Amino acid sequence: MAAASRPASAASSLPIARVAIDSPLPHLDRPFDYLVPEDLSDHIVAGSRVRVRFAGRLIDGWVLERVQASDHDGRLAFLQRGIGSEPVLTPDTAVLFRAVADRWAGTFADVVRLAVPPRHARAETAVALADPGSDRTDPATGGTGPDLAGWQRYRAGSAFVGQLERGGTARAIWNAMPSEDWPLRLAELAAVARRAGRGVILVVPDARDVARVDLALSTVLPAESHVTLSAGLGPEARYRRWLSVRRGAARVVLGPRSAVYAPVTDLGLIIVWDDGDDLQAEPRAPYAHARDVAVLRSSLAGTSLLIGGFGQTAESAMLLRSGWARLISADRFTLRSACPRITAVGDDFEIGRDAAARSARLPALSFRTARASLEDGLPVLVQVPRRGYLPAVACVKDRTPARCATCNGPLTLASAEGIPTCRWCGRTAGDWCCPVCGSRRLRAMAVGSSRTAEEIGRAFPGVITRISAGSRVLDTVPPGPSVVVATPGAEPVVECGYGAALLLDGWSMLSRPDLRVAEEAFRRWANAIALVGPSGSVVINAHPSLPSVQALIRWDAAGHAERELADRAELGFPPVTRLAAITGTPSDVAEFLSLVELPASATELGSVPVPEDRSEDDQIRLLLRVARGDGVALAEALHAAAAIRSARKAPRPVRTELDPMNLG
DNA sequence: TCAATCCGTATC
DNA sequence: ATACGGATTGAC
Repeated sequence: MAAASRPASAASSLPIARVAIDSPLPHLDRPFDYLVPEDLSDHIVAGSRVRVRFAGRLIDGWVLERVQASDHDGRLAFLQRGIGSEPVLTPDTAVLFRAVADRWAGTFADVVRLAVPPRHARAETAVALADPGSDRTDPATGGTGPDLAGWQRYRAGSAFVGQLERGGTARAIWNAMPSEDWPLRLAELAAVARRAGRGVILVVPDARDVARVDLALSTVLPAESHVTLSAGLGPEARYRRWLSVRRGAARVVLGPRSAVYAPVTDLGLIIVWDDGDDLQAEPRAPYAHARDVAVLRSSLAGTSLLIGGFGQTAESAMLLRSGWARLISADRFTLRSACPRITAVGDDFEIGRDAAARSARLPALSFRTARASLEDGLPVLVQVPRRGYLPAVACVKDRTPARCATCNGPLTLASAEGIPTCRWCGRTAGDWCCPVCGSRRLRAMAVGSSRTAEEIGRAFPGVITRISAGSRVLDTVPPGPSVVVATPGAEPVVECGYGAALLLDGWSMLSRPDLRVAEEAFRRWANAIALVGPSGSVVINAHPSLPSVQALIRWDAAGHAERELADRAELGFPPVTRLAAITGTPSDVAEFLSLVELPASATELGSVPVPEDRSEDDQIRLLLRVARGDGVALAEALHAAAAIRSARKAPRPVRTELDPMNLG
């Protein structure tokens, strides 16, 4: 791909390339027409990366299409050169990226940056071109199919699989049963879609889940036919794998949230596992949630979609309520055979007479349950919401939270005899005294994973105790009697399941200042319970009358999510409405707001200061609400306002998020 | 009346 | 960034 030295003439056929510019400026987020030099014509196709002269400087761009004529009035410039030989956009993904940019009030370039890994020239020449006929010889498309008995245990499970087998379109929310081998179930769906000749995307929250599903895929698909895309690979491997997808060599793609954008050939099925995990929310502009992108892509491309998990989000409930998706769940009878016994004990629990149980702050039932499991030779999972030793301490007299004198961060204790240390800046505060009453003594307001492990170790002397939390997460633990203390999301998997799980400090799980607390508590509890075998027992340390606890005991994720959805409707929050959060300095936000032509249904919900630890200067966050149907108009108006500001060269862009995960 | 200069805007 | 057009200014 040599640079054109002063192009003599434009290509004789389709001489115009419509180019999207790689610029973050919203007012430049539209196509610009360039003449294609005759000698580059063969290499410049829709989807090609190109370099163009734009406003006097060279800039990267992507060719959206080749056309015969331009409607631009002025003189057209020639394309400077092509970059590499690879069309990185497909007709499918180009439409998707534009739709995502539009829906979340972002720019096309921002979405491409998330979706297309940086080019690596060596990888580009190394990856073999896929044989276009390879699909027919792919072993995945022949032979006997996977055993699908696992899906027959679910209502509507067989119907969903059958639809995939026929190459049809089906959309479902899947409430998995406890101890379900979900990686295998998802791999089976991928295999079915492959047998129907279609490509598949599987999106999971994190690297551990990628590893588990990867293993399951290997049991049902030939090795070369699936590929994992994760950021931890390094630039060359990352680009090479992505290219093997782009070129059609790999038709099943597995990865964390950005895998939802993968350029899979003849995509037929998108799977999103555990959409309630915050890792599914993209922290980079335009802040689109992987589940929502999957829904959008499924609509645009007419593919099947499965959103699965042990919990269920209000967003999924909304897809069910509108009839867009069907529920796949087990009936009461099937559930009974899969569910461990789940009991809740609230604050008024019977304190154990046993001194060991008392010192481990375990209710008598929890203690007995754990002991029974250990006696059966099975491991016990202990879920603790917080990591560390004593992650929150306060004045022993008036319970004023202990804070750092320098940065106002929360103080923690790393051991029983330790000095209070700031969680934010790491400074020690040996001379702390209560700002209200002057007392120098601290009490624990929350007990973390390592202190819990210490206490449990005392309660069960001689039993191996392991901790999985923070930066030291265990993927698996060996079967056999042991106690595993883990924070939510860090629970290790154990072959054949845990014999028991103790879910401690439920009050802490339900007292976080977050719109989604109940949904998140249910999800965290359910994910832990799912690791317990059918004959095991679970004790939740939360009041049994709480709706989330009730739903959990019934293993009724859909009912819980419906209730959440009703609450959101009452409060006027997404997904029932559409919300925008505008973040910036107070004057920037005010200026921005004055430029937005809001839809008629728009309401200002007021603004809150952004917490100091999350931004440099003083910023505020303004919330706007519109009716769900005005979501498109709102995004358009926000994009237009951002365009005006960027055209005026406003020094600091304001940040706009649609339907943000966290409101606080 | 015309050239020099300034400002805002578009950038193909 | 840079180029362009329209408006503004100032000197003849």
